[in-house]
Amino acid sequence: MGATIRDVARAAGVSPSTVSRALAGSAVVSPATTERVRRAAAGLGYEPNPVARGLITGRTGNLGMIVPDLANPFFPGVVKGVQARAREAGYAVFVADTDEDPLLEARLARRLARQVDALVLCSPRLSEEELLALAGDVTLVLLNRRAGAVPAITADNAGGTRRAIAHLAALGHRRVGLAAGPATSWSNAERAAGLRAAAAESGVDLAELGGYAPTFEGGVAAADVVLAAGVSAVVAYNDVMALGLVSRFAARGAAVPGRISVVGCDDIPQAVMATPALTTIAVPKERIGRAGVDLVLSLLGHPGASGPPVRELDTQLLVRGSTGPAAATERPRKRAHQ
Amino acid sequence: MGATIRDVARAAGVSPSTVSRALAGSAVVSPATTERVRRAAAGLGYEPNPVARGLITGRTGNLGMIVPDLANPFFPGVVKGVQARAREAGYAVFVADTDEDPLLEARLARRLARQVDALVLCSPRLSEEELLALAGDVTLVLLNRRAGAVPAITADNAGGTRRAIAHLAALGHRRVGLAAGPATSWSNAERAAGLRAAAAESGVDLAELGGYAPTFEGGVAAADVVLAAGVSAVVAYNDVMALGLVSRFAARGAAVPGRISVVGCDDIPQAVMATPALTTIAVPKERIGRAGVDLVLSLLGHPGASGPPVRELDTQLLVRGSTGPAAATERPRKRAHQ
DNA sequence: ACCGGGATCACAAACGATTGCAAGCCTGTC
DNA sequence: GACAGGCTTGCAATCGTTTGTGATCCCGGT
Repeated sequence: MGATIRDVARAAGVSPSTVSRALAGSAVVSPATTERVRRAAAGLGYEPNPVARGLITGRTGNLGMIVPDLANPFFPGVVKGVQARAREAGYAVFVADTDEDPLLEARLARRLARQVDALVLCSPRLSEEELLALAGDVTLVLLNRRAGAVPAITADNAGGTRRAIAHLAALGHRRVGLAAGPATSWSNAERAAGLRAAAAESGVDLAELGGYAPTFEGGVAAADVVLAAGVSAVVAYNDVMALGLVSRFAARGAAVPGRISVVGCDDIPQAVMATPALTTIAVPKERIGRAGVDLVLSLLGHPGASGPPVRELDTQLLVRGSTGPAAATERPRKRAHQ
Repeated sequence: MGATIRDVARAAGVSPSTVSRALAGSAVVSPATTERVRRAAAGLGYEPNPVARGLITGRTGNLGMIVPDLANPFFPGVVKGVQARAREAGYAVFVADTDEDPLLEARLARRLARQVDALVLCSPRLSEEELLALAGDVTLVLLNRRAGAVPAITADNAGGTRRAIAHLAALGHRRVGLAAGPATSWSNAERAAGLRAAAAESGVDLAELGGYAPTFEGGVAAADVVLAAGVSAVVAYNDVMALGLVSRFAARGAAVPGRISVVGCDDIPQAVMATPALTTIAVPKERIGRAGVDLVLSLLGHPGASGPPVRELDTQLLVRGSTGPAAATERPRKRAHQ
């Protein structure tokens, strides 16, 4: 189909090697020849075949990215950050979705590994051992996950949850629930731990409920359990679940934030669109993506790109309409343990 | 890093070509040798390098998919359909997002073209000429778009809009607005045309407003213009815009559906989560994706896969809470033209 | 004993690019 | 006028795999 380097060479009256050098901008080829080659290449619409080039150079110029679920609005945010930064650096990004399936994640990772220069795994559901094994075979960067010494970008979940608890405590909440996400999620464990620590510090009673699917339906499913747990506020594993909680609360006639306050996590676009707007622990999605690519670049030995192998980005508590003062009549009915 | 075919050949005491044939299951190599090669390959953890193989066979075993905006909840639905069907057929899918930029779309398409066996373009923003040119260079399937004889899967926009208008007319609406999407969008043109035709048939007055960005903000921006257009109902280019409309209507004190009815398009997950739940023209997102891959497979000459080069899938009107009877006091104030 | 022929396998040429090395030309200086 | 040396350019090997073609071996038939 497309023109090959030989066609260009013939058209320009030079050898293929000269074409290669001219197009690569090598200084050893004369300006006149370079121009002639450029013109010939443009005339034929020639573009170097990336797979042929990749075969000899060992680099493909593209990055692989794997996410658990593109339908979860959190991930497109990260993807966009990755794509934007990668584009700036001349890399193309191949995204794959695993439907939250660890097995599929492993297969996709191995499949992608040979076709990309590096792999960016966002919130991987894989076990730590598998992650470490994978890191041995391919340049790997983790997003929202730590595993041994594998380069990673994470968000300050501990700080975020601490601020959320402080916010709720200041509003008079003495007992708050946690609608936890999937057990295989590292972020979930992090957030739960942060919440536990912060609650203990602030003298707040924490009821851990879960783990639910990190979806709207998961939030809906959690809502009734939350209402029965005798809490005046609930922190959801993520915004999508929080939205599910709010929806079910409305159906049950439990006013938000009158009867119960809701705090989400991530700050997805829908959080501010909802009514009431969702108070949430904002995670810098795009920045995580960009930082991940920066890390990849430094790992790949790019000039001008370097930094620590693991970075933690700040989170932010965005106080919006879904949190308010604890109802005066509210008092714990029973203690829930897990 | 990984073992090459030569390593396996040496280990098995045969030539590389025999290894290739043995692993491919060719009948010309003896069962004994095949077994020996198999064992050697397994021992070395050998896996054929896909890029080297791709160089000579011309097939890579992966599909490229390009979407305008992954953050628009419509697209992940289609992506999931594509990935699911592709996976069944043994193909991997590389997804790229163009941020609604036609220029970027063209560049990404050309970049991907050489690394995949076929390209699936979802709602491409490219001009028809560029699309046709691209179709000449690579196996191409269009989703939500027609361009000449390029194989394509679309939804029955005309039928959907007709049902929407019939629904609104039955509710007593005599004048409805259209909050149009981007002018570069083929679906937008299709839906506008369908709406025009259906409105004319039903004796409904149509006010075409637009084109807005197909985003929540676009819907918000359209809302005030819609309210000023003297309509009792509005059909939005898509659900995301419809959500923006509803949000701004609420802020302006215009009750939905009391003062104004809203119809969306696509049936994204958020449509049913919103309050009121969104009446919408449901587009079968996953099915479009799957059908697109089926088309690719038949184009690639896969056995057992074939069908017409263009297919139109059914749409469905989902009546939910955002549409209701026209207010009795409502009457046109002025006619808007475009 | 010789030969035809099927069954196996090895050799080598691709695929399209990059890159070390050698060869060519030109110019300047002795 | 010859030679040294710098600047350009071409040759050929290479990346890891597939695949057409030819070589080898062995067996049975005549």
